[in-house]
This record gives sequence, structure tokens and C-alpha cells, in this order.
Amino acid sequence: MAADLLKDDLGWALGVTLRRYLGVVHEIVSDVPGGPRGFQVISSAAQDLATSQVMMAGHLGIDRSVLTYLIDDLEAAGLVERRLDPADRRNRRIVATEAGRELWCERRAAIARAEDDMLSVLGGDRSTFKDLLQRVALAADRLDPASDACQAVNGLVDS
Amino acid sequence: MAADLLKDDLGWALGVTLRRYLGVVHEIVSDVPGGPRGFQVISSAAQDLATSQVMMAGHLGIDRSVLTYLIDDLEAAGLVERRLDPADRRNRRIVATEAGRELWCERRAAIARAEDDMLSVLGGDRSTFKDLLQRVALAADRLDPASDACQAVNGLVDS
DNA sequence: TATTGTTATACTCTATAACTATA
DNA sequence: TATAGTTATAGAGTATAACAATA
Repeated sequence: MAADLLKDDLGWALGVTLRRYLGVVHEIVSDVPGGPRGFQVISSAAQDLATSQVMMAGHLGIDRSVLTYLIDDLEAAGLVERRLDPADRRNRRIVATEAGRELWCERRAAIARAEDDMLSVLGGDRSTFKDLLQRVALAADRLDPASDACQAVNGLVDS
Repeated sequence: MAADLLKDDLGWALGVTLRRYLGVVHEIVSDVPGGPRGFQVISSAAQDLATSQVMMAGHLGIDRSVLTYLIDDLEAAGLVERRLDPADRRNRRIVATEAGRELWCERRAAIARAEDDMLSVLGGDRSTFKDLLQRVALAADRLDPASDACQAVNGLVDS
């Protein structure tokens, strides 16, 4: 039984790694409505990454209807707020409250420590791995029809 | 709007990458019962990676009941077979049929090409990335309670 | 008594479509 | 007419628990 063969599989490796990552993060943000997904919404709001919910849903790779429920719970917990866009009153800009920003800073640090721990097997190659993965992810995101990243980087893509 | 900040996020990068990978593989194995998940079962069976269904479920990170349904469909399609283990008649060893092995070889090559395409942004760093990811995944798999990999590598872990 | 595999059930997550309000 | 957001519904995917067979 050669167990190494299946493990030499990109899909298997990505799945296991993401599963473990989500498990670790889930413990850190278990009290946050929506868990890791909800925390990503707070993270996006705290950094003002999206000017509308559809844009945020695109970035996060989830459906806009799912995002509505997540924001409902996060708003009820006082972590984010919906703000009307004066320029286009159809849009709702999601902003983190003071409590949301505090929580984001705390947990972000805890998650960073957990990440370092998870990648400790790589030793000095940790940053290399993160850099390479980010390059793959950015390229994959541009090809994702659900993402509107094309708008943000159209200067690079259209050429 | 600094879109780079969210993207400097391991969870986001893993999620986007796995989503894209699964999307690509889904097209390649869209006619296989269970899609990418079903193909992984065939892959495991063709390489004889597990001596029982629970072991296979552990490797694949899915529940044993889910695996039952997957195998049902794959067996109906003539791609795998359940074989009784004479040594322990509770166990069912899953083996790939001739058709299953053929399909596995074909699609595996197609998936490898798609992987290469997906990682083309890395250029010469492709193999470095795969190596690093595999190291992370193997370490994560050892810490996964759902995996029985501890048995396979107990010589390395117990020390 | 513990474990493998199956089955039925329930639950969670996600997608779909219809609706409103704005543009 | 098209888009943002909401809502209700349906669907897929997954987990839970009870069961029979075997150890």
C-alpha cells in the first residue's frame, strides 16, 4: 500500500490544508456569528475592501444572498453596520463598528500565530510558500467569473 | 480601496485556489458519478491506498456514510467494486475495475495538464510550490483526527 | 463490547427565483 | 431595462444515530 501516491495530489493537498486551516480558525472565531466566513466579512469591512455587498460577495467567493444572512447576524451582534451610499442608494457599504475593528485586530493576530504554527514544518520557506500561494490565488481569482477583480486590475488584464 | 490587503490572507488564498482547482477538475470529470469527490475514490481504489472504507474516508476527509453513497454510484457505473476481505469479513476493499483504471489514467493526465496550466504563473517555481504545499498538507493530515494517517507513519510520529 | 458498513433521518450550507427599491 | 439587496424556497452536501454483521 503506497500511501505516498495519493498524497502527491494537488487537490488532496489543497483540501487537507484548507480543512485544517478552517478548523484552526474556527476555534479562534467560534464566538463570531458565521464563524470563519463571518470573520472574513468583518475583515473585508474593516479594511474597506468593497463598496457594495455584491462586490464583497465576489471577493469572498460566496453568493450575495448568503452574504445578506451573514451581515444580518453580524449587524445584530454590533460588529458591522450597513451604510447607504449617497451616490447610488441601491448600494450598501458594510463598515466595521468600533467593536468589530477591535475584534478584528485581536483575532487577526491570533490567526497569524496559528498560521505560523501550521506552516512551521516549512521553517525558513514559510514566506516563500505564502508568496507562491498568493500568486496562484491572484491568478485564479482573475479567472473566477464570480469575482469582480477584473475591474480592480483591468489595467493589467486588458493589455 | 486597498484590495491587496485582504488578498494577503492565507485563508482567502487557499479558498480561492481550491475553488478554482475544483472548478477545473469538475469539468474534466463531470461525467463521473460524484464529480471530483467520486474521482478521488476511483483514484484511491486504483492505487490501492486503503484496505477498508473507513480508512479511505479518513484519507479523503469525508464521512464513512458519504463514502457509501459515492461507492454505490461508482459501482453502478461499473468503475469500482466492493471485495470482501477474507481476513476480516467486516471490511470491504474497494478496487477499480478495468474501466475504472482506464478512466483514471485518462483523466489523471488531463488533470495534470490543467494543474500545470493553473500553476503556470509560477513559472519555474511550480515544483517548489507543489513540494512546499505537500509538506504542509502532510503535516496537517497528521494532526487531523479524522485521518488515520497516524497508523501509516506512526514510526515517525511516536518518537 | 468494539468495529465495519449500511440506512434513514436531520441538519447545514448554498443556490435559485421572485420581489422591492433604486438607477 | 438593468442592478443592489432582500426574502422564501428548494436543493445539494454533510453529519447523526440506529441497525445488522462480524470480530
